Amino acid sequence: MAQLALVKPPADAPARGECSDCGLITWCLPAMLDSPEVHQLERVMRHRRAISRNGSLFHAGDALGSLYIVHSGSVKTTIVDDNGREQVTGFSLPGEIVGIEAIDGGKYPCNVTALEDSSFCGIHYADLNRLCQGSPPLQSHIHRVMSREITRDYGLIFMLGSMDAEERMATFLLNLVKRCPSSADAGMRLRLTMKRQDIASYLGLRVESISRILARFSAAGVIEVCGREINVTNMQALEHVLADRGKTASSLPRKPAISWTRPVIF
Amino acid sequence: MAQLALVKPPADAPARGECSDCGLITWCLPAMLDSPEVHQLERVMRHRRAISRNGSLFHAGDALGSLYIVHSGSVKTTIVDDNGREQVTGFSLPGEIVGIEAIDGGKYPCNVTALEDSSFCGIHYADLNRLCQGSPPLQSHIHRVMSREITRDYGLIFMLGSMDAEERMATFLLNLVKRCPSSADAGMRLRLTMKRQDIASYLGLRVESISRILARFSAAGVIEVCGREINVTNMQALEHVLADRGKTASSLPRKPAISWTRPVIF
DNA sequence: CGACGTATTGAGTTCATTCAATGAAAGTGG
DNA sequence: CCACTTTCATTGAATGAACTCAATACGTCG
Repeated sequence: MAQLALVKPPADAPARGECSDCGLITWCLPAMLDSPEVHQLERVMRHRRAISRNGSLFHAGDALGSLYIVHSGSVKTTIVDDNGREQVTGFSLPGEIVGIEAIDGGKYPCNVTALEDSSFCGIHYADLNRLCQGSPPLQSHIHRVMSREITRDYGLIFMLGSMDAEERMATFLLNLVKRCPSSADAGMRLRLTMKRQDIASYLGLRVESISRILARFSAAGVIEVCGREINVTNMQALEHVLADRGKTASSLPRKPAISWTRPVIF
Repeated sequence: MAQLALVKPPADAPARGECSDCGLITWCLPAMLDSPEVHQLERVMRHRRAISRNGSLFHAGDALGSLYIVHSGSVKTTIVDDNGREQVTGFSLPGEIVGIEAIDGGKYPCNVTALEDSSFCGIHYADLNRLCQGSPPLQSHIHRVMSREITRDYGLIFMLGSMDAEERMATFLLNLVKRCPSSADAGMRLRLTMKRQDIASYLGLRVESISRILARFSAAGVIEVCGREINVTNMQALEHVLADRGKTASSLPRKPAISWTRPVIF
């Protein structure tokens, strides 16, 4: 589970399915390149899965089999309560792990659904656990991956507990840009793979609010919106949405699209 | 980090500070009783810390030294953003671990503050890591502890993202009762160690809302409130606050304390 | 006791929601 | 390929849940 979904996979499918051929290796195993563990992992991490759009990698309640690394595409993670209410807890991109929440309890506590046609590297948890025994660096890596997920969750908790709607959207977009490989491209152009409803759920808001806030940002010249394509034209203004709130009240104009066609400072 | 704070520590301080003498051992090391690892842990987990009320176990940004298990008392975990806004992310009770969020990055990302005079068992992360090498069950245990924290966070995310104020409070109280050792006692009496402001932050609400909701619940005969003492007199009504919302709108009366002096069904 | 931090309560406001209607886009099947 | 249906997205007007501001009570500790 990683922070936010987006755009192009950083690399194409590996030639033979070997980890060492895969462009994602720096993500999956950053600390262990060239180490023998990588080759051991390759043996164990043999199985690949492809899931088409709206398909499910696993459902909440399924027995924990494998942890998965997103190889291409993107997914959303959702949890459902007893009453059937659903909540998106995150979006995952190539190189990021899903399934680690299942280690305690032996069951996946969440659903993982493909937002587009996607593929995954699977590794049986039991195998991974065994591999960890002999490999301190691999074990540390696992610890760090899990710990990073906890840290990520804290960020989300902070957002949901302390931020208003515009701040949440700004956070979402900024995170998106930061994680987007193509953010180096001129223009910070994003192609969202999830629908508005998913964003709404993730941000703890309603679909209508998402539309309204995007429209407001757009009117203020901070972004350009065209369906699921979003072009961030003024990063600093987005950052200021966050920075200003802690103290000041002010914000982007709510009803009228007056003023603010360009931010004052920049 | 565990779910909710509360009341009596399950057991008193161990005689000599040995893990095997500690009443919390079934919490800390459930799968490993009688195993040699426990004795190894005792050697490593030598250091104890006592923190008085409002004192800090560690601050956000401090270098990761030790993971801590709450031995007695209770703490809150908070995160602070760049603007200084603070958010309570959880309350931890005896037997529960704090600090695991720090493994990735090597710095504690959060503050841990004692809600009352408290004591802790500390274990150096480096030592723990080394110990894990030789001990598959211990390693699995660590994985599970971290994974459990992730699952807990998901619950909080769900609450903040999908529930209204009354539901959040009901969730909070129910969780409290469930985790409270004295819940076996007649009456489900809770003695909260945190202040209203902490609850408010944790639930993503304002202090005033906390007061109002408690008053509402109290007027409805669901709980009795006396400062930080709360007596849950009708568990099922609390559960229904959660169950009913998914579909139906209705709730406890907002302004007037009319009707509902006893719940209809029970 | 007075003084400070904490908790409750009331009145008015606001932000996000609900409800409803329209538009755009994407599947489906003849 | 085009009508058809369905899903998804936007926008407006009205409602409401939680907020802000402010005043009062409670409690604890000098």
